[in-house]
Amino acid sequence: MRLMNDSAPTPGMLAAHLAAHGVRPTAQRLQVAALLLDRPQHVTAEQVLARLRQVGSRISKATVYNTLNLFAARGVLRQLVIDGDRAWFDSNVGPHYHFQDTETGELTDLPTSQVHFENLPPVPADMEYTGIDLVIRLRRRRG
Amino acid sequence: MRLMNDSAPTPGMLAAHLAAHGVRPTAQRLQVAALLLDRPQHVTAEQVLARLRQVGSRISKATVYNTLNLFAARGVLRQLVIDGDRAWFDSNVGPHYHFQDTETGELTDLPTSQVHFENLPPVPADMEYTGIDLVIRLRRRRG
DNA sequence: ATATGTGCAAATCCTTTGCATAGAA
DNA sequence: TTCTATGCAAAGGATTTGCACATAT
Repeated sequence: MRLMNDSAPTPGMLAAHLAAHGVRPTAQRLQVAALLLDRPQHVTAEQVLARLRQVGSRISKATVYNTLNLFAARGVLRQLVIDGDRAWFDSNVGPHYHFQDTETGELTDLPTSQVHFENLPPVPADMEYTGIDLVIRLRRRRG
Repeated sequence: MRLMNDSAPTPGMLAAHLAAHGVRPTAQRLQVAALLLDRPQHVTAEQVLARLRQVGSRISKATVYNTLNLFAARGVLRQLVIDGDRAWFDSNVGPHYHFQDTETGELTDLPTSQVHFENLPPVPADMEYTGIDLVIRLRRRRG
């Protein structure tokens, strides 16, 4: 399955993608998937609601939250903790890190290939990694 | 100024420390400073309120928030974004990263000396770093 | 005096929840 | 039918705010 590579995914491709993650492809879920899975992007629940309403959807705020949380739980999206204000969802679920412009809040992907960790301490024998979150915060230079 | 090294800081040391950061040492601020600056620790506003009340303080919730935010803005504390649920404040303001036990929420410091970044992409000419936040999430191995 | 800090309650913002209706298996 | 999803409004929880009173300069 290759999404986000060529042209916009077809409804059939999206439905198959959701099904592959154990998510029933309802009309609203397909709307959210179509919005987010055609390219890597970072969105908030409010943005998803606004953009779908803008293109004629009658999806509710509760369903947006339900859907984003379900997608994140099933690996269709990745939930990010960037600031304490609101949750961000990333349609790029592959391993990568983030730059954040601290003035605008804007997020940019940072490929893992551009970071190497060395000397990482060993994890205790009874523990295991569940994720590594790296956020490099930047701002426009004062001048 | 060396806090958090030997025995508990004296009120005079704490007042000087706050003053050095441009913070007027009021009674409530000294209570918060005394609680947090004697050792490196990670706390929430609710925890600060509860612990101070427990030792007889009549500090209010609003003042706890005001104080923690002021301390973070002036560099007396560092605010952490660990989960979307609540803000964490770290009395270790030196450069370091964090482990998080995803099941208990517990945070542990990870010295920067134990991590080396390589290949970090150059920052655009008109931008500058404001911080690097690294959270390595762990959980007890299923067994 | 004048500016700053504190405490209380109310307000705010994001997110979740309860429940009735609608839709799918 | 029986289970699951949706939508609305209300509830929930963390944080901020307005304002009167207290404290410091």
